[in-house]
Amino acid sequence: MAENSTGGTQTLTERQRQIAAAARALLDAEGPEGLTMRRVADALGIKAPSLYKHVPDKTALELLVVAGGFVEVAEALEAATADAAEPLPALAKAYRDYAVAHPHLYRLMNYQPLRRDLLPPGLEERAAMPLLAATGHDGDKARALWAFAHGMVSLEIDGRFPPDADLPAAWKAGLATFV
Amino acid sequence: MAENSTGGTQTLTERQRQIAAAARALLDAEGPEGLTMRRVADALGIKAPSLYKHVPDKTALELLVVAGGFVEVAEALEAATADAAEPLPALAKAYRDYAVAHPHLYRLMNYQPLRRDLLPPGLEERAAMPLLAATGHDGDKARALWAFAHGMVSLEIDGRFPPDADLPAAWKAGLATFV
DNA sequence: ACCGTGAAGCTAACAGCGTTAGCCAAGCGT
DNA sequence: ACGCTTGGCTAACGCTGTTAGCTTCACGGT
Repeated sequence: MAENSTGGTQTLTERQRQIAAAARALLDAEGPEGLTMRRVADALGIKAPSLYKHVPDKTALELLVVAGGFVEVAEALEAATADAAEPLPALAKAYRDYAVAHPHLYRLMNYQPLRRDLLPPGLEERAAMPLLAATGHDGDKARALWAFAHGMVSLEIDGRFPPDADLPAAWKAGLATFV
Repeated sequence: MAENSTGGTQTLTERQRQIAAAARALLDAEGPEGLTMRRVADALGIKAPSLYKHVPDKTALELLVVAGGFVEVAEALEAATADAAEPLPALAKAYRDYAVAHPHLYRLMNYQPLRRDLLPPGLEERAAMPLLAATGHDGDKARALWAFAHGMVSLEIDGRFPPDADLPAAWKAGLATFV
């Protein structure tokens, strides 16, 4: 079978896909506390040490989930902006919708340094394309837009805004610079 | 002695201050992996179970550190904007300087939902004052500015921007909307 | 001066986590 | 038929946060 790698240029084995799916389901349902090796193994009907025949360690397992998330985000942003008359608000909405629907995955993907060495190349670049397109391919504006969107969704999913905060108005205020 | 609380309206005991300082030093020096109950106790010359006479659990211990960080951030933002001809860029620089100098603390403070029930009241409000002042007390703009700054520093300290990214230009592009 | 109480330390232990070592069975290729 | 590879297993390890119960010391009250 394929070398015991995860997410590199090699394709995943069927078991690795099953592991990623089980891990993803636990993360979505229960957050990081639910994502343990024993829980993932239970979901697959095997014991935790058996996972190590398919992934080198827990970090690699998490990165299987992260890689899937990057693909999903890129697809969501691409779909949102494909035919949009105003791609910027459509992109912002799609970005927020994804994070709000998958807060635990969003945190796993975006709240730590990224092990690029253990992820397929091109994931970040693909996810960045819609932001570049929405800002007229201005790299500085695209990065600023990314930072703003990341900040808005992080603070929202972490419940950091006051309860009475008018988020649509804050989004509008912040996006004004990018129109 | 004071009730066995942490960070509530009661003042901290001397031992709790020592625990917070030891925890903070370990976090700054070694990141979250260095911040264990055994390591904190070692730094104080006692055993880990002894800590539970002073803090109810590890979360409470971490919140001692978080509370201290909020005070420091507020002080840094206040100092930066007190006499500034242009408070907005001064505020942004102070915010970034703090996060870049204390990335592990910044993550502990800002990368998760906040246990407000276990923190002294007013910490967030005080830290928000300079942002309100810098945006002409426009709540929507202040929140958007906060999101942008949080996004910029998070992506920077997590090494998420491409290595060749012009961060000053991205800061400038993003702040344009708030001038 | 003595006694009781409270505080703060200790040891031993527990439960759960990620991970390793070594064994076994099944399937496949020669 | 045999050897090798794969993928499961059990037992165990080390580390983590935390609890239970014991001991010692200091302080206050009588």
